[in-house]
Amino acid sequence: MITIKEVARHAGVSISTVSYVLSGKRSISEETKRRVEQSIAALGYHPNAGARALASNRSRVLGLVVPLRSDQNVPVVMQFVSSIVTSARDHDHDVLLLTKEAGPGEAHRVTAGSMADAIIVMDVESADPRVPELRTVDAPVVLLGVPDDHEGLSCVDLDFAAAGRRMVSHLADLGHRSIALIGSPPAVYERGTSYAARLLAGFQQETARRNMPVSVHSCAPGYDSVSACLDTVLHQDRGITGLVVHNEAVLGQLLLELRRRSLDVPRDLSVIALCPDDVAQSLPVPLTSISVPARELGAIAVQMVVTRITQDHAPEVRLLQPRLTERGSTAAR
Amino acid sequence: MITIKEVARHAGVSISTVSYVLSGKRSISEETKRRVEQSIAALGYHPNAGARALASNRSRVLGLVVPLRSDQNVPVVMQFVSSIVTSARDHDHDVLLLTKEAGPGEAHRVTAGSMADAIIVMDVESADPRVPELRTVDAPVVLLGVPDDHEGLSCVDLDFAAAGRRMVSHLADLGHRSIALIGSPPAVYERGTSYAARLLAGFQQETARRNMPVSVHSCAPGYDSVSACLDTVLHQDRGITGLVVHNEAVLGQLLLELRRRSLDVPRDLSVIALCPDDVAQSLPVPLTSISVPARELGAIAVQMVVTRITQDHAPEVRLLQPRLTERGSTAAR
DNA sequence: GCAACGAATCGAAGCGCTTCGATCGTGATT
DNA sequence: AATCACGATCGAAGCGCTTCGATTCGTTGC
Repeated sequence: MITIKEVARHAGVSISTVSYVLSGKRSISEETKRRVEQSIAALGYHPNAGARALASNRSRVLGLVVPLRSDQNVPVVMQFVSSIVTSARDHDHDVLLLTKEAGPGEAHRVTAGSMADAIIVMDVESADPRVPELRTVDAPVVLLGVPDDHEGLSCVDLDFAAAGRRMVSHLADLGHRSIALIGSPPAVYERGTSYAARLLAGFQQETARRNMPVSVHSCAPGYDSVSACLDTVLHQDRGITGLVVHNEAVLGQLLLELRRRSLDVPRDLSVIALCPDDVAQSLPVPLTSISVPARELGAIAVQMVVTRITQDHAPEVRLLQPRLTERGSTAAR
Repeated sequence: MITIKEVARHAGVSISTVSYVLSGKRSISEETKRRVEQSIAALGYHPNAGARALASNRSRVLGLVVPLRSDQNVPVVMQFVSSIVTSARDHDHDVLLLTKEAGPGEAHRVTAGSMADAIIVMDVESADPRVPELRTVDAPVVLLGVPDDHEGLSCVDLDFAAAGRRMVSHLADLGHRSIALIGSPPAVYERGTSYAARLLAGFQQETARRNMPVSVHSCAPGYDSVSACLDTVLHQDRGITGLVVHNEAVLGQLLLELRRRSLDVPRDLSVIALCPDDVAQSLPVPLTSISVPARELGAIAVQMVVTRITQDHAPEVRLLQPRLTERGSTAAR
């Protein structure tokens, strides 16, 4: 193993000088810096992470709590993870994988043992049982998702309420007067997933403000359940001309089912969804949608948490404003 | 921060005694052990990972190279990751996330810097460009997937050739004489994904052995492409009575399309697939299938790599034998 | 009764790094 | 000419742990 000592000898300087070249915390002459860097390259030196962590009291590692249940939303989870790892590397940090299943205490274990300098928690729910414990973690914590009681914790998320309002406005501005929300599967609401509830709230708020009749439906995935749900929507409320869909898993089946009923999108029915852009694009009918900006959210979470490792910062909730992309699945009426 | 020193004082013993209680590397009297353990619990002591790594020259971390492109197979990737993290924890290790995209050199960086003691690489392809570099990594490496040239490297995978043969036998034993393989999207073959090629080889080998006519089709995902593919299969080769499908993404659409054409499974056509069990179960027609045993593969990979951290072991290729589960989508003819 | 032994424990020497003075020129300021 | 400030560098003191002798003491064997 090549150590800093050998680099120092090779470059003809002291150990501390090499360290300062690496960290840039003191000024070093150009000449010396060059020599040291050459030695580092020549010897193929990699600083020992353990020694560095021990001496500096910083591991340069972020703990990431990932939901590893095989959920509907796996691709989105992946996007988050990917963006977090990339951003972390940009900030010169690595990412340690913690599973939600492994239970709480994990966040505590890795921070208390200085394996990680901070924690990012994905997929946080309204009444997330992990929240109380996370408050006691003695390291910066950032949540992806906003629990009901987020006192003292930093959170990042899409503004789902705004997204709900925005989708209603979009349809209303096109002249639709009667619209329905096809929401997430019942299980999602029961789990108390905060984003589902917040979107619903935004949806109801905006429809109320505009005096529009509403109908809201929870829809489980599966070929038959979608069809049944559509029956209810279309028969229970005649005159529905617009569909707001917050349920990725069901989009494909929904569109096929509409086609089967000879209902044209957007001629007979306008459809707008909240889903990842690539999903919206690759459906049989490309959908006008609001996307979950996973990459941005991940990058922000990393940036927030890394900032808080070195500097004190008040807890903060950041809600990204929704962005709507038109793809022709909604039309004026 | 609570250190071993404080635990030692609290328990009235020396630092080394505490260390030996923790590691069990020397005998300690029951009485002392108990006192130390009580002190650890009372103080909430967590050993400092950096110090431990520095002194013992082992980080107790596994580097995991994950493909983070948003692929078809994301749920399977998740299953692997989940099982690897769980198994790693069972072996008292943590998992550091490395992305395939971040390029090679990452495996080298983390092992050279003693951030990780070993590397597991997921989603290895036939002519994987990372393989040569991985050979030079000075730490145990285990690949999930078998590259063409795996000289000197340990690999774990499903025996896809056996799976191909097995699916053919299953249909043949039921009396089917003319069957077709609906394979992965062209992109997968072009990428040289080794498992696709190996399954195809097994399929061809067994059909040849049994003198069965074969027809092989690559099928891209997408509602129209599936339909077109089915046209080719059913018209080009009349008399096809069995379908072997190695293409998760397409299964749902395929079954719907068959239903649309009033072809009953298994009455008119037997279908057998290679896909995760939960997919096979939740399709409109539950499919007889061979599953990718992600959990087992992950656990084996971890076990292999952890073993090799402390002991020398020759490189080894382990191929798991396929297991077939009947779900009634194949029938005698 | 004494050497020999093993179990239980301790002290101290690192592991490779960061960081805090301290030192030494050199040029600018008085 | 004496002083000061500053840039560049070095030496040494840890960071918290593991591990290798060394030490102590109660047993055992002869």
